[in-house]
Amino acid sequence: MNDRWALAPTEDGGAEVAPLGGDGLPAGPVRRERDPAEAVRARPEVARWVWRSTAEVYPRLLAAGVRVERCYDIEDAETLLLGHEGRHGEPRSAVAALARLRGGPVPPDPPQRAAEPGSQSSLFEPRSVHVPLAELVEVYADQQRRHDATARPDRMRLLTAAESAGMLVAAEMNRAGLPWSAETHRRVLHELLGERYAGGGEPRRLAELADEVSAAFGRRVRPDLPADVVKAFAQAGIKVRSTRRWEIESVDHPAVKPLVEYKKLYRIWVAHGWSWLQDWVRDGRFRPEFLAGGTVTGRWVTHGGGALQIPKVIRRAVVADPGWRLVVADADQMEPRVLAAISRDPGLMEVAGRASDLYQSVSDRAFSGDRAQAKLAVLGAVYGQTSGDGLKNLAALRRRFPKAVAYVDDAARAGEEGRLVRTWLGRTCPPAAGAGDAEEAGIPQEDPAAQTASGSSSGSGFGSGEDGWVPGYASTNSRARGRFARNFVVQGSAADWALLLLAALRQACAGMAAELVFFQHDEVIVHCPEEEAEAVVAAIAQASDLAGRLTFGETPVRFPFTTAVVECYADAK
DNA sequence: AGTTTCGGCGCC
DNA sequence: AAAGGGCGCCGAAACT
Repeated sequence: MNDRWALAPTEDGGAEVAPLGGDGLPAGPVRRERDPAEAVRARPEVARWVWRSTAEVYPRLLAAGVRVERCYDIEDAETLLLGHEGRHGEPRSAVAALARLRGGPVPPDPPQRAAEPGSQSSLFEPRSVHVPLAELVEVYADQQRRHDATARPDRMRLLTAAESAGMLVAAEMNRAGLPWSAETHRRVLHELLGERYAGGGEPRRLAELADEVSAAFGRRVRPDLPADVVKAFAQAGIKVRSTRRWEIESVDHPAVKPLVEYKKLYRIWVAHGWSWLQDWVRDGRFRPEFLAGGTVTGRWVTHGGGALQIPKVIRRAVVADPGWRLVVADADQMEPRVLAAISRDPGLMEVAGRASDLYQSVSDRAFSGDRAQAKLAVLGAVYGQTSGDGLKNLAALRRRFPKAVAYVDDAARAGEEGRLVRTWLGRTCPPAAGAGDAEEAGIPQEDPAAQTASGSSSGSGFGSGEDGWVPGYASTNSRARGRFARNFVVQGSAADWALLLLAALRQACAGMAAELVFFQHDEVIVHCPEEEAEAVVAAIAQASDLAGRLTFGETPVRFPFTTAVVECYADAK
C-alpha cells in the first residue's frame, strides 16, 4: 500500500512525485506533474505527503482549493532531530542536511525576511528552494533512521508528525484569517481615545492625560518618554528606577494616576490603533501569519499585528460573520495538568483527574484552602521563583506533591549543568538557552570582549564570574539556564499536547464548514455556522481526550476546556 | 540614513 | 510583597 508519497515542486511550476517504501526511499518511479495541486488532487488515497517545507507548498495547494490530511515537513523534522541530537546550531535546510549526508560543505541557512503588513504570501519563504525529489528522499530516509536511533522513537515520530500537522493548521488559519469588524474596532478606539487630530498626532484623550501629567509635575513632561518621567519624579524628590507600572503605582504623587492611564491607552494607540487597523485588516479579516513551533519551547509565534497579544478591550472587534458563531475554547489550568502528566506524581494526577478547579483542589490538600497561595506556589515551581511568598509555599507543595516538584527541580539542575532537557515528546532545549548570552547560545560574536559585561554576576559576592567557579554557588547565567529548563519541560510539553489537540480538532472539523481561525497556546477559536456550533463544542472535548492519551499515554489526567459559543470574542468569559 | 538595542507592556 | 518562563510590537535612543 502506497500510503506515503513525496512531492517536490520544480522550477517550472510543476512537481515531482513518487510513492515511498518502508525505508523512506522511492518504491516506484518518479513522475512529473504539471502542477503540485493537480498532483495531490489526482491521488486522494495518499495518507501522508512528504515534502521539504509546508510553508512553501501548502499555501499554494490551499489557494488551488486542495487540502491534505497529513504531511511530513522534512525541514521541520530536521530541526527537531538536530535538537534531539544536541546539534542545535547546525543548518537545518534540506540542502544542508543532504550535504551532511554526502560529506560535502554544509551551506548556512538563508536569512529570514521580516514581516510586512498586508502580505498574503508566506513571509518566511520568500523564494522556493528547488531540491530534486531524489535528493529530498535521501534526507527523508536518513531521518527515519535517526528517529529510530532516539531513546523514544515512538514519541519522536509523534512529535515530528504532530508539528507537521500543526503546520497544516497554521497554513489553513493563515488563509482563513480571524473575522474582524473594523467598524467595531473604530468605535472602541473612539470610546477609549477620543477624536483623532489631523496630522497623526495623539488623539484627544491622550493629549488631555499628557496635560494632566504635566500639570501635576508643574512643567512640560512627555509621559511616553521614560527618561523624561524619571527625571520629573526626581525633581519632585522621588527616586524611581524605571517607569514600570508596578513601580510607579507605589509612588504617592498626583501625576501617577494620569500617567498610568496614559501608558495604558498609549499602548492601545500605538499597538492596536487606527494604523494597525489600516495595516492588518482587509475584507473583514485580520490575517497574521501563524508559525507552528516558532519558539524553542514549541509554542507558536505569529508575525504581523501582534496576534498573540490582542488586548482584552480590542477583542470586541472579533465578530463572527452573520449566521456564524465563534466557538472559543480555553484549556483550564493547562500547565499544572501537564506537570501532573509528565511527572506522574500520584497526588497531582489525582487532582488533575477532575474537571473541577485544580488550584482549589491543590489548595485543599496543601494550603488549608487558600487558592491564591496554591496557584502562586504551582506557578512559582514551574517558573522557578527565587524569592518571596513563592518559596515559602513551594515547601508545602513539595511535601504533598514530591514527584511533581522533583521533576522540575531535576530539569532545573540539568539546565544549570548544561545538560540537554527534553519535553515529553522529545523536543530538546538548547543547553545554553536562558542564559541571555549570545556566546553561550552558540551564536558567534565578532568581539570577544563584548560578552564580559553580561558574563558577570550580580549575585552573592562569592561567585561572580564564570559558571562553577566557586563550588556550590551557581552563577547568574547558570541559574537563568536552570529557570529556563525548569519552565521548558512544562511549557514545551504543553506545546506538544496542544499540537495533538489541534491535529485532532482539525480532523474532527474536516467534514464541516467550521474553520480554525485562532490559536494562542492553550486557547483555540473555531468559526462556524450557528448550526454546527454544538458539534464543534463536542469535537473540542473529544479532541482534548484524544490528545491527552496520544501525548502522555494512559493517565488519570484530564484536560477540560471552558468553551463558549459567542458572536463576539470579548463575550467569551 | 539605516540598523540594532532598549524600555515598556500586551498576551499566555 | 516582589520580580520568575515564553513571545511580539512600538517608538525612542543608541549605534554604525
